[in-house]
Amino acid sequence: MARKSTTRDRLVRTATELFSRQGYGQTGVNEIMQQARATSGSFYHFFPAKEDLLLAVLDHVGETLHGEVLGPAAEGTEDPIERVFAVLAYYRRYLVDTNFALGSPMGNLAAELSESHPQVRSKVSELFAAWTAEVEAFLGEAGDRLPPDLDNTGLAEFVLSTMEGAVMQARARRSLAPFDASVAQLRRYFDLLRGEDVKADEVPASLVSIPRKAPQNADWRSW
Amino acid sequence: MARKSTTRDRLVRTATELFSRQGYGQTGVNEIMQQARATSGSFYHFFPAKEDLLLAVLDHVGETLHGEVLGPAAEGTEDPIERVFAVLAYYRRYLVDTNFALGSPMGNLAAELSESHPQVRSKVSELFAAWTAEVEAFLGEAGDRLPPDLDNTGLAEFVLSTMEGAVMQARARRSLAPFDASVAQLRRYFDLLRGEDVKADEVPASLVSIPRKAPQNADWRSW
DNA sequence: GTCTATACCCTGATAGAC
DNA sequence: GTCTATCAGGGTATAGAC
Repeated sequence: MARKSTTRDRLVRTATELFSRQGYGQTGVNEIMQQARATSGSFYHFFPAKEDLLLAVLDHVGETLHGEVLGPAAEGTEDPIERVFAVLAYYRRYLVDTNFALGSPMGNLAAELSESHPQVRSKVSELFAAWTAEVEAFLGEAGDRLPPDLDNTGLAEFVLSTMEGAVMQARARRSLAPFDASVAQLRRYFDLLRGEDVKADEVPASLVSIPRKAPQNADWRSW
Repeated sequence: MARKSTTRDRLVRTATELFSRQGYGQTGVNEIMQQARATSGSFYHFFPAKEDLLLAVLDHVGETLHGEVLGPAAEGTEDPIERVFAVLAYYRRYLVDTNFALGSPMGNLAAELSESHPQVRSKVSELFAAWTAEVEAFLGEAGDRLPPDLDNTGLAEFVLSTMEGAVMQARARRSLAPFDASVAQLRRYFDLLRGEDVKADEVPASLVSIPRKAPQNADWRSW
């Protein structure tokens, strides 16, 4: 496999960011070229049309998903259940690092293009399936720490719903509060599934609830 | 308050649908006018620019939210906790009725325009706040059936995350499975919070898990 | 309030030299 | 592979009669 052109890469990365920030339809080819320091000649040398760049972006997102999100979560965290929360922590950091300017690449493109671009819908569908499959694997590794009747596929889809919805709320509200609250509730659900929920009168209140306004650099492990 | 023009209304309703289907940037003024059977003269009589129609759409969504979603859920369902699931059932029906072609109006516009249109972000933020406030009120009415240490605001935000993420997945996958799975998990969470979870060996398996492929017209009360 | 006709700009895309 | 120059078309928005 030949080494990838740097210009092509810059175009794909730039487009990924711009699409996540302001959507596909609102992002002009000119804007992409400018920010990627490429000219029209280069652009159309690599991509016959804007839509082809879009498909390349989706491929790039797919690679990033495993390479930078799910893979590192698996390798960096031993406990399989904690891996789920490490994945969520990635998106939390993403929100903070981008100052809420970017949404989930999968989610944004899914919302905008699912109906009008069948190929995009299909690829996003696969991305969602890959995401949930990896999370489902984490859940499987948890073995008997979770109830035997639990639908691991469904729980993984629930985790994805939580993530996408939480990122969306955080972005619109420009606050981590709804994100942290969503993850805290999901944490409590996992605790209850494992029969390990703490009751309010057994421990200090400070340990059972997440403060409504967590500092932006708060350690996510407080979840 | 003067009676609203029918043409203006048609424009707003049509735009709401088109924006939810294919996004704001991908929807042309021409397309809106055609589908609403209005001409350029009418359009610009009511709205100085496309963006003003967008703001009107957001207002309309806000009215619909209470008038057609949260209000009916409150009036049509006695049990406050069931009201939460009645709200989710509304979105399920919405997905089915539109054959997955439309996403959540709030969510779609939030994802696409949060960064580029501050006014839109602000309005969507208020819509999210109104949505969660009403759901939070349902939770408050549940009284001591939920744990006293529970963060009702956070749980309401969690429910919204679930809804938005589940709608997004269902649309991209063109399947109710991820939506139903998400709601089933949320249901189980509520059951556990109330200390009423059923164990797999106490009841027939058919009652504790949702079939992966529920028929599209399945009664949502099976949740 | 609604109609037709039209201005005008910006967009995606092309051509052809280097 | 990259550059500059340029096009054709669709997009938003306007003018002015009715």
